[in-house]
Amino acid sequence: MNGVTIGQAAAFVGVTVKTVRHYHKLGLVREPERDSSGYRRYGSADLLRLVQARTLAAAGVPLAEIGPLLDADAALFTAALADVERHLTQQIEELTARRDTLHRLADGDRALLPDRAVALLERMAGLGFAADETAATREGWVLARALVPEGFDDYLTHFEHALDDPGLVALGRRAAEAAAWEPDDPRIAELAATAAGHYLANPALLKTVTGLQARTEAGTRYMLIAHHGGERTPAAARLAELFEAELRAAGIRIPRP
Amino acid sequence: MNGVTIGQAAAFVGVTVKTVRHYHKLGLVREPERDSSGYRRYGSADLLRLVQARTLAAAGVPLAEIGPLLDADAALFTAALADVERHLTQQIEELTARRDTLHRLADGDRALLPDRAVALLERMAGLGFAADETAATREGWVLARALVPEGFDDYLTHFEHALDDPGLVALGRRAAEAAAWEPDDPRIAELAATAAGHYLANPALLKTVTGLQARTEAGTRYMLIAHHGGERTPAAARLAELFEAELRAAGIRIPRP
DNA sequence: TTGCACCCTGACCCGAGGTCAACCTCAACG
DNA sequence: CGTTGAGGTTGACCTCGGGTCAGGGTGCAA
Repeated sequence: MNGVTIGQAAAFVGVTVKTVRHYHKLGLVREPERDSSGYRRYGSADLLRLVQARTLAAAGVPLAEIGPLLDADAALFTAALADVERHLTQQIEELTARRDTLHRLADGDRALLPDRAVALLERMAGLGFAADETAATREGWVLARALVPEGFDDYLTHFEHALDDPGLVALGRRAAEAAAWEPDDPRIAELAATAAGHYLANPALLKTVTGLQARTEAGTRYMLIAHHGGERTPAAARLAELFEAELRAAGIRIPRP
Repeated sequence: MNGVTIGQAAAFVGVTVKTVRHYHKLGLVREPERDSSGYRRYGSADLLRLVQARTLAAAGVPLAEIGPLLDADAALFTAALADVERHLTQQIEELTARRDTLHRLADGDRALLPDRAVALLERMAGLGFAADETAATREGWVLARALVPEGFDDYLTHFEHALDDPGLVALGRRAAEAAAWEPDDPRIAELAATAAGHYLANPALLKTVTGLQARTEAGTRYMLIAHHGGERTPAAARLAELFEAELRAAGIRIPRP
């Protein structure tokens, strides 16, 4: 009749009855003697073992390792404790990092793109590009980074230079407007020619087009990035098509859909 | 032919292919279109969704909640984010606390008893009690705390006062010696009478006997605590029996085994 | 003696994936 | 042109740390 019941033992160490029985089944904690009615009776040594096991389990040690650990000699045990502690510290850091990521997720989709890219998008918005245009650009970048992560930084650098060119910025804004035109508007061909001329006159600029391409074996990937939005207007599609045709005519290698 | 394969998508968000498919099965992320060969093809919108889902999942949000959460409107979403963040912070605190308790594990006493109780045991040792006596006391305390946690602090307070009484301390030490006597040694009855007299003369002292008892409906619990060690010597058993009989004769209610 | 809380065993369920099998497809190489 | 290797497809079962349910036995107070 000496010893506490499983419910009291469980309450003492702060777990459920089922958990204690689970530990017995796994051999992690020895089963105590039973009383005349078959109830388990826990003595102080059993409680000690339970507390030790529970503390390790709560710290994330796999249950299968806890038994051997508690049976090991003191030197081995303290070494393992230090190990567990390092693990915990690392976990804390990870959680903290996640919390910060969530923070960023709350004020925009910064989580998807590096800060540098986000800054560029903000600069675009400041330069007069419409919100849906920068949004489309952002989506494209997300894809680009997924496909060619190793070339993305270079691409951003080229893009930064491009934003330094006021003529190009004006062209970009006009292209954004063009999306709303009729597909057969003659101004589209005109705009495509002007843009192609500007690009061809400025070889560094061409790298925003060819830079990523060089990294991908197959041109299909470029197509994906350039044409990522199937929801583009017909006018925008035609503008892109004409623009690419002009570049191709000038000897720039651009894959076809 | 536009879109990335599942492997690329998985690599981008930092999970395995299987995990992405798992998310599809749970309806957490919509399945993208298939290409002519049956491969899933992920576009930028799919990747965006995947990253969002992954970020929430990594923060510990149950997968079943993530879908609705991402479909909810912005206000609801940011509220949920704040909630998740609070949860994370709490988790970090918990982990930190666990790391601290790990330190106490190396020493069994500290794991099972509050610092105050451990200090009292050390004081007992300093007062000349034998090691096995303090060990037995410790075991009794562990059980007592498991059985009657809400009365344990009061009990410790009474015990502290008891240690301030030099006469009582001397009696305790003598009782410890008595365990080695023959069970029919006449000094045992004498000692029991002296001890009972000391207790009865000092009502506050009686609380170390009756204090815990008041908290338990059934006297059996007291018995458990007082007689927890079945391994006591016959002499010690007889001393306890006579001592209890004296108190009972004086009108103190003490349960029988 | 009737409740009620607690104990017993055993079997199945859960989340968040991992593993294995059997087969299909793509890209590159000789 | 065939082969090879990597990566895609489904489906079924495994894992860990327990939770839940079913069907029954105990202990104690009213």
